[in-house]
Amino acid sequence: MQQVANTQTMTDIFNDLRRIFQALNEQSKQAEKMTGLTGPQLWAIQTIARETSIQVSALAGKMFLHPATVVGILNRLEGRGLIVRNRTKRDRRVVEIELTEAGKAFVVSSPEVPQGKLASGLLSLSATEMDEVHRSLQCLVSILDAQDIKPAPIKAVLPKNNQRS
Amino acid sequence: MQQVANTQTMTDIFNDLRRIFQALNEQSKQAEKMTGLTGPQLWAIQTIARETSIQVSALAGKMFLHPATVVGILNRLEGRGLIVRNRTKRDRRVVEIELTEAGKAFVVSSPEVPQGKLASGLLSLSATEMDEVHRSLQCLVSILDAQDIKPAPIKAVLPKNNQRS
DNA sequence: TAATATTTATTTGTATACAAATTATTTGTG
DNA sequence: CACAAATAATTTGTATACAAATAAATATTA
Repeated sequence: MQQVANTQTMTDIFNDLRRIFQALNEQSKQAEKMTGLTGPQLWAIQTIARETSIQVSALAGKMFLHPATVVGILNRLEGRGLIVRNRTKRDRRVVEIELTEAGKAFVVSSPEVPQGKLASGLLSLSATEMDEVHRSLQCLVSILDAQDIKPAPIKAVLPKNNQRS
Repeated sequence: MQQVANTQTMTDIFNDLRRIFQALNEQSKQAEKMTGLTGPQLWAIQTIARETSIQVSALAGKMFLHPATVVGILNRLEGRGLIVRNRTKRDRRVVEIELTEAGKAFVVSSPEVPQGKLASGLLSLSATEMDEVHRSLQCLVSILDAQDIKPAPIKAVLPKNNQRS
């Protein structure tokens, strides 16, 4: 009984997370319509803005993203003239990223970027409710940060991909 | 003061959500290593398995995904011979999706798919803790489901994309 | 010093994910 | 019946996101 109840709640939790994920994705699209930049792009220039200068791997770290992902985002921001890349003389492997004047102006003109529905919804909660949400998410984060469990590989029989006609 | 505290908690919440999404994404990769299918692909065949037969738009609905996204996932599953598509005679616009024998065997051979770290972590929580998590996520979902707020467009000045060299 | 290993960023390839446009079909209206 | 509107799936184009391979530079070790 207990087991069944827990399993059901767990399924609900998975679905909740999916819904939240979809919704945040939508917000990114909405942000794009309003500002011309996607959520991750805005997040990136705001993170850069707080540092005056930062290297790619450090930026990836602050954004919890893979460097390869950040490179793509930087390409688009550079294409729009909002950032510049400079290889340092000290160590020619590292690339320092800086905002251009246009980039700085952009950050100022969309201050903190209204994160949309979620932000305003959260701010309307009482401090108690907000803390409960925070605590619950922290709980999930700590579960996910926990040591790898490495369940035994199941590896069902699976035909190779034949391509579609 | 209150405002500052709330804003800080809100930032924390955003970061928590990002961490959770990254971690779930990783789990999808891990699931792929174990079963040969990605998280969304597993999710899809399991959803199909519960219905014996389902059309594309209905599947998209159940998965909270855009039909275009589901088409891509179905192409890959079809390429592996796990599903088949059939246009119905009744209405030749609709496509019915079914599992092949291989697909059914696959679903059975990885029953419910161990969702990994998050699942086992959640199951180790007390019922009370788990309910708190559930309630909090529901709170976020209902915020995000709420009527569109449509904040005034900010539309900062933004140069066109010049392409990268 | 020469060979090896490591580090930093980028490229390549694959898989989501969505909007907008398209195709084929069906339904509704004049 | 014919033409318009609506519907279902797909295609096209763009943007994440990551792993694995690569390139270039630096550090380490023999």
